[in-house]
Amino acid sequence: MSYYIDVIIPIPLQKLFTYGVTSAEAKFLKQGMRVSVPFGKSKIYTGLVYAIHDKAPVGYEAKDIEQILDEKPVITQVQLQLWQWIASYYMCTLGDVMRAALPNAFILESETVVIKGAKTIDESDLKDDEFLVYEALHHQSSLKIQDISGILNKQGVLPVIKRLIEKEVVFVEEEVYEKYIPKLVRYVKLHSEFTSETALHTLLDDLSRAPKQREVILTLFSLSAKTKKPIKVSDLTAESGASSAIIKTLIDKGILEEYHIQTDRVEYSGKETELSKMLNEHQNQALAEIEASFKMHRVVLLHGVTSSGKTEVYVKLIEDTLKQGKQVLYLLPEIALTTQLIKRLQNYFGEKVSVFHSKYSSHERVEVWNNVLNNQQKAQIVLGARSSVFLPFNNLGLIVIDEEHEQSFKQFDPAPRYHARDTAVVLAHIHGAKTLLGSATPSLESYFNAKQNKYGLVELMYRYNNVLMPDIELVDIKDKLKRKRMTGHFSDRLIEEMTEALGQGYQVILFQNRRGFSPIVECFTCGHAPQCPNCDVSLTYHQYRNQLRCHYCGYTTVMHKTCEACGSPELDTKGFGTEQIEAEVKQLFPEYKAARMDLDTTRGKYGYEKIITALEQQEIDILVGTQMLTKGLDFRRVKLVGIMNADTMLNFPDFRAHERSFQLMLQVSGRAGRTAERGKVLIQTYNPHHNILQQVSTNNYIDMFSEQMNDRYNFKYPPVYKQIKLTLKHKDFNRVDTASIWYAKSLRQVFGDYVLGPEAPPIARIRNQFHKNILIKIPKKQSLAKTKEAIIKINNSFLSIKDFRSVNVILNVDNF
DNA sequence: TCACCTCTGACA
DNA sequence: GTCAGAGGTGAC
Repeated sequence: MSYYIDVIIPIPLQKLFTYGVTSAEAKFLKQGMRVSVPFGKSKIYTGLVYAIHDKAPVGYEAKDIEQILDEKPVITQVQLQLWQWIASYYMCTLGDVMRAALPNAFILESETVVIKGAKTIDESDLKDDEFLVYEALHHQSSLKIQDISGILNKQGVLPVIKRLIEKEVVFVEEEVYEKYIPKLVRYVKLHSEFTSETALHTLLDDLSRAPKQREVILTLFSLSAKTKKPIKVSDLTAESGASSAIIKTLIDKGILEEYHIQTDRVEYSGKETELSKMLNEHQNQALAEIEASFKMHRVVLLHGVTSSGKTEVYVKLIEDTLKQGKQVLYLLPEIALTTQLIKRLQNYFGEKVSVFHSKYSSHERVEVWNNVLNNQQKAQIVLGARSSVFLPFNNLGLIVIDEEHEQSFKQFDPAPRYHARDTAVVLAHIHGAKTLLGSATPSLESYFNAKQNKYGLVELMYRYNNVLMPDIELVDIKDKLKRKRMTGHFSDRLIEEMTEALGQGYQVILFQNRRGFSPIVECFTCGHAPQCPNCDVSLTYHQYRNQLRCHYCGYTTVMHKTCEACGSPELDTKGFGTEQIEAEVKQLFPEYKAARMDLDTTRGKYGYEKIITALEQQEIDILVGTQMLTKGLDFRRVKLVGIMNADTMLNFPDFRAHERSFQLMLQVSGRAGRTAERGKVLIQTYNPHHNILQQVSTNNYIDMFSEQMNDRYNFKYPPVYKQIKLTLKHKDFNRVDTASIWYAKSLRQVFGDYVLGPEAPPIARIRNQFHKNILIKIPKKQSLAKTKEAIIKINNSFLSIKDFRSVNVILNVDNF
């Protein structure tokens, strides 16, 4: 009898692929193990075993697998169940999910390498580029395709290699690299030969003419006497001051013996575990309410104002879950995963906390993965960004989702376009675990779910230590402009308050949700504004590098002193970003230290931490930043927050603009006055009577909620209606145009007026691709599964039209 | 007429 | 995603 396995391949293909295995392999293999399989003409890919059976495929001959990669499954049944839910809910393939879910190091792919052949050849027979490759192989034994691309300075190098193979100058091989290499630490001990007293004395006598070596041996003794533990080579060199050459000599002589021990890269070496804080009466009440609510609901929303001490409540719940011997997942937006919060949790839970996010190297991620899979002590609590919902939990008891309203929980590109909050709720459901959502400004959909009694709702409206909510003042800049009370982008009120706060030794945060210096540079004479050659946007001026930059495709060019079109030297900048604010601050307050926090200044693994630490150490007086500022930072000395311009947020063309502005402004405001002194927030706006601004200034979430919900009902938006967005992309405008019209028409035949568009987005072209959007609104009572079925059907007929096939269609479920 | 480029579809 | 083969395009 022949055996077969169906595997998931990490490419966006709907199908599973069937390979042949021997009966012994079939017995050994289990669902969730990885195998390497030949795929396509020459490549080796990693496949994940989905099913093992004996039904021979019809219509083709199955290839055999190359190798089994795991001893036991790396993916659990529960995870596969979740993968399936994601693939069907977010309308993507299992391959897409696999690529997102597995740490990169688990997905091996073969790489073609070019190796010099045995045959020597007359160099004059080779063409220029062929010769270059031939030459390079004299210096290097093998070349990757990418290296050759680099040498020849062009993209399509395959024809060149093909010709070289024909001439038998080179041949190619497929190489598979093991991407994960465990970290080994080098240890040394004295060779067993010398452990006896007499042998040791002879040795030391022998070494009397090599004082450095003798010194090392003596140091080794004192170290092992002191610590009673194995001695690391690095400790020995540090302690004895000997060079690694001396140690190597000792090892070569057979006096010392070296050995390696595998260790984790991610290790916590902190102080003793701190006891969790006592809760105040409000927190205690909230805790009791959450626990009561968990009896009736699987999901509970904790609405707690900024500084109300939500984290302490989470800590108590986590403690409880750990006592039951269950794992905890603590989800946070990427940006909030700063050392501040990690440290706080580590103080309580010590080394039971593991951290998982994108700035971790792929090796570190594999280690966390394995620790979670094996239910290790050090992975009882996982603190992570959205991708940690994919970790192989086997005994999950609680998921905490902090800053639940954050839109960065939703992945936009590439597929799977999943929302980590919603995925986490499903994950918890599979595990029979509880989910706690926490936010000071809950998303409308979560609050709506709570109001519908789908989720439990607990409110915590008192700030810790009864600190007063900051005093929020709206400044009408239209009026200030009229009365000439503006200095640059600063109103007289803002300058007054800044002067006062700084004078008292407090810090100030200024918020402007746009980076760069100015988004538009325009010529005074001819009105020409430099545009991105690949996208339909004007280039943003970045002063510190004297560059014009496109924020959509990354295109950069130097900023010319004169207009490119007419040569006029008079250029005008319109709009403003963080850079310009920083420059103005430096002019207005030269005696204080200003810094800027945005994407440009926080690159690199520790870029972000550096600025935070500087602020904590009070090396910075004024911090200018984008929305990065809003995330869970706890600064003691910030008294004033200035929002430079509230209108750009409010006027953003999106149905969530108002909700988001409200959340953003309240979150930034929460940075002010987190201790004794009452904080102050100044919001500059052209339209101080805007409802959202009124609601922000009175911190009235309920009003905001009911007003926005009204709009959502009237205009059929989420959370009242479900929503799926289709984006069609192609480099030929006419083709997307006709394709999108066809697509929308077909959708309308099924869904009628619930289909909107096609419509060109505000930026119609990005990276030389024209975009068109179609929106489908789905009433609550309409079956989501049926809707998706219908869309897939239409999509299939779309793909069968030859002219449309090259148009890229992106399906985005819950595109908000 | 040929070298080179882009498009298209299959991949088990 | 990768790659071969098809079909189209420009240069000699």
